[in-house]
Formats: sequence, C-alpha cells, structure tokens
Amino acid sequence: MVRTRVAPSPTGYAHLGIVYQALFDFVFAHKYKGKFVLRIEDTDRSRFVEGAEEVIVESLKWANLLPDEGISKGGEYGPYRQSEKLELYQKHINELLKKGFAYHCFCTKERLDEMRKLKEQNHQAPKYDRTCLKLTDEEVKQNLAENISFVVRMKIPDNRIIVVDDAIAGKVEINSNELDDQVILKSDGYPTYHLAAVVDDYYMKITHIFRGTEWLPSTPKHILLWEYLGWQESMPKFAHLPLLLNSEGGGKLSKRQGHASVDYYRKEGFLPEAVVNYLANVVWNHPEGKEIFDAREFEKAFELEPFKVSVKSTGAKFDLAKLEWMNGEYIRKMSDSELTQRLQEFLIDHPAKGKIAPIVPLIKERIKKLSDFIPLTHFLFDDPEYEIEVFKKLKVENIKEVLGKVVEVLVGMKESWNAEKFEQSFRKLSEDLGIRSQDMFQLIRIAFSGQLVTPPLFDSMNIIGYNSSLERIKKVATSYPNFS
RNA sequence: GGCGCAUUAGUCAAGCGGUUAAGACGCUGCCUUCUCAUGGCAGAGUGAGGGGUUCAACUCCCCUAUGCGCUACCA
Repeated sequence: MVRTRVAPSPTGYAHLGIVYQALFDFVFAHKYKGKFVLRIEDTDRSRFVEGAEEVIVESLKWANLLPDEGISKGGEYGPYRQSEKLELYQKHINELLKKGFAYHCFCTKERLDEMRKLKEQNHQAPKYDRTCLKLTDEEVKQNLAENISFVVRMKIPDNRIIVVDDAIAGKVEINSNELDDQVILKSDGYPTYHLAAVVDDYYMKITHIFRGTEWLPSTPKHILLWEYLGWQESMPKFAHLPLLLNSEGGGKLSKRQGHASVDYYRKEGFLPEAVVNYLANVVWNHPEGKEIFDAREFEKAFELEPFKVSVKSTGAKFDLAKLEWMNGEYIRKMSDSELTQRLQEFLIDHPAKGKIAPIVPLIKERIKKLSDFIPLTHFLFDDPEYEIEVFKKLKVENIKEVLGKVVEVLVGMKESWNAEKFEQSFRKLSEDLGIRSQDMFQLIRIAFSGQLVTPPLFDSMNIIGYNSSLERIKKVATSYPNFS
C-alpha cells in the first residue's frame, strides 16, 4: 500500500513549503488509495517552539490537506513525534556501531572548525578527517568511561558510485568520496535528521518520499543507511520536489519574504483552493493547458509503476501576482451565497459581518482577495471622511451649487427610488447644467462615500438606504468646502 | 573551492531536428462603462554565449557563463 509522509520541524511557523509538499503526498497517496502521514521531526531542541505543532496542523487543515494518520490523528505506527522514540534510534545506532558502519567521535567543535578552515585554505573539501575512526576500542571505551562528550558518525565507504533513482530528476550518480562521515547521533543524545528519518520511514512503512530537492545531495547517505540496517528491500522511492524560490533576488522562498508563511495567505484572504492550484500549476502544466484546476486533476502528474512525477525539476519563482489573479478567478467563479459565507468566516471581527450578503454581488468582480472587501466597502458601514483634494480632482467648477441641485433631484425621487430612474435623472441634470455625466456621477460618488472608487453608485446607496444616502449628500452640500 | 541539478520573454511555460516558437500572469492600447473592476479585442516582449553534428538545430553533443541546491552535533 502506498504510504507518504510530510515531516516538518516544529519551529513555530508553517512555511508554505509544508503545504506544497503535503499537496504531493496527499494527491499521490489518495490517487492510489494509500495513506498520508504527518510526523513531527523535533530532534533539534534548539529550534523547538512550543505550540508549533498546532500551527502546522492548522495550516494543513486550512489547505484541506489533512493527513490520514499521524499527529493529531493517531494511527498504528506511532509515536509520530521523534522526540518520543529516542530508544528506538539508540538501538539502531548501537547496531550500526556494532556492525562497524558507525563510530564514536570525540572531536570538539573547536577542533572541527579549525580543521575545516585549514582544508578550505588548501582547497580541499571540508570533510571530517576521520581522526576518531583511528581510535582503538580501548581508547573509545576509556573516553566513554571518562564521560567525554561524543557524537556518532556513519562511516561512508570509499569511492563508491551511489545512484539515486529519482521520480523527477531521473538517475543521479554521486561518488561516495564527496560525502562526509555524517553525524547521526548528536552529543545531546538526539539523532540527526538522516538517521531519524530513515528509521521512521522504515517503521512507518513509508513507500514514497516527497521532499524538497535540497535533500537530493544527501540522499546517498540515506540509501547507505537503508543498506547498513539491512532494510534495502523496503527502501522507499524518492521524488525530490523543485524548490519554491523568491520572485526577486533568487534563493529559497524565505521568511524574510513575508509571504513564505501559510499564515500570510490565510490572513490576506487567499482561498486555499487557489493557493493549492497555484502551487501545482507553478511546477506542472495541465495536459489540456488549463490553468485553473483542482487537486484532483493534479493526480495526472503521478504514476505509480514505474514511479514517475511529471513536474519540472528546477526551482520555481513564486509569482504573487499570478496567485492573486488566480484567487480572483476562484472568487468570481463562486456563487454569491458561497462567497458570502467565505467572507463571513474571514471577517470574524468585522462589524459588518452579518450584513454582507446584499453587498457581495457588488464586490465579487472587484476583489482578488477576501481582505480587499474591507477597504472597498468600509464607507458603507462608517461615516465617510471627506477631503477637499478629492473634490478638486473633479472637472466641476461650482461644486456647492451642483450638489444643491443633486439634493433637489434626490428629494424629488423619493417615491420612485430605482436604478433606472436614478441614472436617467442625473444624466438629465448633468445635461441641464452643462457638465459631463461622468463628472456628475463622480461628484455624487464622492459626496456619498468620500472616495473616488466604489462599487456601482445606485446599488451602494441602496445598501444604506434612501434616507441615509440623502443625509450624507445633504450634509456635504451644505458644509462644502469645509469638513470638520 | 568541490559536487549535484538546471538554462525558451519580467514570471509559469508548450512543442522537440524543417513551426508565422502555443497558452497563462504581468505590461501597453482600444471597446464596453457612473468610478474601479469584470468581460471582449489588439499589441510589445523569448530559445544565455561559443563551438561542433546535420541539407537543416530552440530541439542532439561538447565547452564556457549564469542560476539554484548541498557541502553543520539544522532540517
């Protein structure tokens, strides 16, 4: 059975990459009726942040990519938190030690730094020099007895070509001479990623690993570990995903970009289905050339046997503008009632939360993100603020006088307050006064809202009602050009 | 520095030895229009550079350059 996993670290913030990876895990696992697992890689105690797990789960939940098994869900292959399985890792470390595939290293940080610096000066790879590999069993025993701080390193064989058969990149050959004797057990007793991930993937019966391409160069070490532990038969297949890159300046999509966290998208009012669509679209092209498609269609990019994922292999620059366009497409595609509901969920603390239904049709084609609703419509819920500069942008000379006429017309419309009549009346008025109808409508718009841009005038006025609309304009007509 | 992966417009990209080198976002202009949007139409903009192979190369090969990744007791 297909089993995939996403394995984030609890650093207190959910990178978009988690959703991106989970998308692959989720779609692939479900296409082949498998299971998608979430486990937490909390072996780096220095970066651990309390509550970070919830952030991750919430993010996946938001994206509709919840795992079938793991943290917050349970399952028969737990625990799903690495910090709770230290004995298991220790057991296999001992096994590797015994088989001679690993060794104790007592070198201090200072010595290692010095050694690397020297090697770099001599243009050599800054690999560990294997000083401690030469230690005799007696010496090791003695050091251990003296409680000298140590790590355990895996022993990399000399001059061996290791082939990574990747579902995206194809076959990649790496010579073991390029590899360092990787630390697999840290001095604090925690394993490093390399060992922990291999052990977990084995016990959790993971069949396919989707992870960022930054892991490709260290995959040979993992393959070696699978062999050393005698598990090569159950080694998962690999698919190294193209990285999400900053749109400017290059490099991995980073914290400092602001829009690297899942939270950003949620707060800005991006729809998870649009984000997921964009993420798939940025690395994969729909065979029919479609840009808008759901996770279900993304299944087409995956094949089980032979394992193949037909996405591009190089990094993709993240284009926020295109995501915004896509989000707008999703918004326009929704029914009014659905959008109303989404907005209500989004505008939790907004005063207008309960009264947005009639406004939705007016703004649907005018917003790209749910958050755009707020600036576009706040004049409907709050008294407008007027600035003389805004009025001055109009090509109308005697504003006060014209406004007076506008009020007159409005008062006269009391009995027949409808869109058609509204428009007709003011077109006629602008003709009578010799000003362009565009300017007439802009003047009314500003007097009514204080803004140069609003949803359609009549409909907006209708939202707050005839009397209130008239009041607003009357007030401006009398006080102009002084607003207190 | 070493190793790996890559290189079609600002971005995502299709095709894959013979094409007017698709399409999308963005940009510009026009139409629709009470503003803004939406919608429609049009336009500008592309195969890194150098060598080969071939009747023919964006497409195959090599080199260089460039980009990204890795080179931690971080994942």
